[in-house]
Amino acid sequence: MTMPSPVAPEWFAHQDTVSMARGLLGQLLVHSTAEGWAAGMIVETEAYRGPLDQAAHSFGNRRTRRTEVMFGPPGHAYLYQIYGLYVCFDVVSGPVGAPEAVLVRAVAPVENLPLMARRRGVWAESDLASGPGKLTQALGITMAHNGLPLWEPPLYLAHYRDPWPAHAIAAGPRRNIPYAGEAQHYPWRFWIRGHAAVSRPSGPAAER
DNA sequence: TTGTGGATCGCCT
DNA sequence: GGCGATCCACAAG
Repeated sequence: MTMPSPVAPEWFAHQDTVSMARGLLGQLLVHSTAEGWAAGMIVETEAYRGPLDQAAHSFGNRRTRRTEVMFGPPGHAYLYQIYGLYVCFDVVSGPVGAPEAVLVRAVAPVENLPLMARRRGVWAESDLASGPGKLTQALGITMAHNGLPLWEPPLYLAHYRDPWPAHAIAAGPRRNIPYAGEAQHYPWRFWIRGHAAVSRPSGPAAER
């Protein structure tokens, strides 16, 4: 497989955050480094809607060094570190001034599985990138990528397959946001129904 | 300047 | 299912 072409910059601008969260399912996330290029198909996302969303880092338009890129134009990478150990990857959405983003929670390995396995230190395909901290590690994405545009190398999105039929996409509450009040119940987590690469937290009734 | 806690993961029982 | 790792961003003062 040769490296796929990136999406056009306009793709990010013509949809709201929830639409983008759905639209990212089935797209390829590609990262090229000196070690080679690797890619995964996005199978799970979560929408975070800034000002009105208590779960979002930018809730109430909170503008800090960390949230700054979310206030900029859509289609850029928002990266943050969590628990001092892991990095999470978001796609900035919404127009300039609207601090919204989509968290990519899981990808299915598509290209260069050996490289992904080496970075992760595990070899089971279903464990390579089935979580937000796992996929950044598998693809070699770091805090240094914060703010980069996602329509050109080294880190970009590419169309991979046609949009999924509605019945193939499931929606439900987002993971691990107990502090978010009412917002913890909003059905803004989306995933490809039954896909093996969707994250599997240990909680009860972990729906996949 | 300091204290607090997190959009997670993997190992332990 | 429970818990520790590990550190940066944030807010308080």
